[in-house]
Amino acid sequence: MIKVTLPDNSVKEFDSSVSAYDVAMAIGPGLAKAALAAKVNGDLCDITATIDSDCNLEFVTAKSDPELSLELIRHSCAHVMAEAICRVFPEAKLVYGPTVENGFFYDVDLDTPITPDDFSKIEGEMKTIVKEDRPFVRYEMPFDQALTYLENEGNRYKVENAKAANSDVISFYVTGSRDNSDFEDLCRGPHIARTGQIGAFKIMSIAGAYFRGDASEKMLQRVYGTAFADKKELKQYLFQLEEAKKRDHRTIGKQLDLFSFQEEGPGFAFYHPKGMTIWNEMLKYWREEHYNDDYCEISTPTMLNEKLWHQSGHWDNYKENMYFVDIDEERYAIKPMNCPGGCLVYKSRNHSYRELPIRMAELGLVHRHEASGVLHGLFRVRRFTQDDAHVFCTPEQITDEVVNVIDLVFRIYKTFGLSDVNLELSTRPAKSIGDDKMWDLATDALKNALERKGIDYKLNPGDGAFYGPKIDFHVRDCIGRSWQLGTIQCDFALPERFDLNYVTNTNTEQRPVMLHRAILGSLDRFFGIIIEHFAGSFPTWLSPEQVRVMPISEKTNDYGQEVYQLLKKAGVRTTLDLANDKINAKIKKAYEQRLPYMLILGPNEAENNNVTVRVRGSQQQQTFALHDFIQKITCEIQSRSLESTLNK
RNA sequence: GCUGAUGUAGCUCAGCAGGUAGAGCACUUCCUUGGUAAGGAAGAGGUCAUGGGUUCAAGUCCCAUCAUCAGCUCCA
Repeated sequence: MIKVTLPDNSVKEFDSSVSAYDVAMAIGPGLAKAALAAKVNGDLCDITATIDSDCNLEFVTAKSDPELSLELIRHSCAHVMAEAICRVFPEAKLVYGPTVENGFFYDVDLDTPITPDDFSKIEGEMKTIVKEDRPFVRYEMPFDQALTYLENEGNRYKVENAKAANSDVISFYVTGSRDNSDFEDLCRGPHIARTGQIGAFKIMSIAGAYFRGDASEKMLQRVYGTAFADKKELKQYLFQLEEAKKRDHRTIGKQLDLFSFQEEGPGFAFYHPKGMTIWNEMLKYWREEHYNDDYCEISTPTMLNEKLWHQSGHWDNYKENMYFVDIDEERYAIKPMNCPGGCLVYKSRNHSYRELPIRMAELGLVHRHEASGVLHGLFRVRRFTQDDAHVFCTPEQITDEVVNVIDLVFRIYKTFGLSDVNLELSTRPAKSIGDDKMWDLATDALKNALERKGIDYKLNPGDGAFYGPKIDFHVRDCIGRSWQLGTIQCDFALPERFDLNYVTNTNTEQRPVMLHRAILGSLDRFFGIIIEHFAGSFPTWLSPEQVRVMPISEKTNDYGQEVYQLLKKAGVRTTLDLANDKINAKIKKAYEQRLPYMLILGPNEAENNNVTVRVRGSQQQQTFALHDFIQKITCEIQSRSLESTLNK
């Protein structure tokens, strides 16, 4: 909770997740004429906003809060861009121009498409506007008057925006002066004081977007831009974008020959030998962890009679995304989820309360017909493997089971170097099945598990699935992007639909609770994520090639063979580079393939039974006795270390 | 699915005023036997995404389809 003390000593409270911008917005318009200095939590002044007579936040004080100042620069820059677009395309109708994470956009309704060739023209106009250093001036109108004003303008989007503002007074911002008929826009503000305070900007891209995100509405043109306090920061941001591009798993997947996509199967990944090596290492580890946690593993068919999907409810809710095949007068569905198969396995015989909980894991291959426009490398595909598991247990066992899964999740993520994990608990939505008692019981069980683990979590009221509450795991990678990976979901629907039972100690039949859980989610997507997380430089245990043996000339090829065979025998994935290349070229190639270890072998090494090692990421080299090296690297692989342990 | 852009050798890309296709890397062969980020030479490799159309002539212009990319919408 953040307490902001206003000059009249009244206190306003804000949620601690509120941004400085939100605080400024909340206290600003009501005190339009007064210069305002807000104290936060008594003495703390890190959020200090001064608001001038135009309700603009003073730039001087905003400097003490870079986040706030950046927001204002970007929002103001959106106005400048809108004006520039109108100069280049006078028939353009403005819609809406907010800030977003790394910049801002403005939606415009315009029949001629804006192309990247137009960017420089628009940027040129923007430059002029910034140079003119015009002030942002606020004026207000009563709602009714504003509505008429906007209707006369003939821009229905602005009319609807004003209605959506739901306020008695509508504010406008003029870039300059009303007397000069300068550019103005419906806007709640605030802005920086003058256009000249925009340090550096760039138009980034153009894309389509529906008005209000509604696919039945007209498609508008969305022009993305970004702005910074100075040119240096803009340059740095553009550099970071380039770096992120280099990590793109689609690019690295091609460079390292891990996987491919073919025209014959849009959304269906082809895994190449090196990709499969990583895949199999991932699964080997995954199975070890699940064995330790007393899971059993099952496998259920990819295709099952359509009737099953009517019973499970998928046909009603999910058929648009399912593939079907007709065989012998019968219609089969390719499974989009594994749960019904799991239910059939459970139901194949009677169960006693003594068996519960039953933890049934399945690396299930599912197919979903995703819309063509959403496909994205391994992140969004039409065929993928889920690391699914279904836990059948009594209501009393939910908490223990959830605690168990949470521990497993954290253990597995950590092994992949993912330790920044956030949890979210989603509760009963408006449309749902099951009675209140079950919902309360399950939701409390999930909460108890989180509390027992002492984990902070975010609550998403009403965001659960219609069949039960859930916990989601969000993971941040090494460049700060967040991914939803794991999930634990209570399900009241399927046990009912499939009439699942167990026999109690009083010899009566009872419905088990079914927990769905996934840890990595889609293995395909997880593969993509770790490619980007490691930027292709996988830890040794995951690397498709762990060591490359590189003799300096043909004279040491024999020794190279010997070293290669010994490493292979020790279970190390090794390749031998006997190409007619100089050592420089061999090093370059191994570097490009992100080899964790290069062994450089010449007459010196051959004579002493040594290896000279270059570790990835370093240009230093070290010489080890061959057997020492083999011992060290096998240790590193077995411990699944994230870093090289050669010197430990 | 929608809007826009793109599609030329295995990869990265050039060619564009319409006149029957080019580079670097990779690949093959030969020379070179070289100690830390590309040694040299020669060679092979393309119905320019697919299908129509305009034209004496289309990789180049037009239309459709497919795929990819960006964004939107979607992701019980």
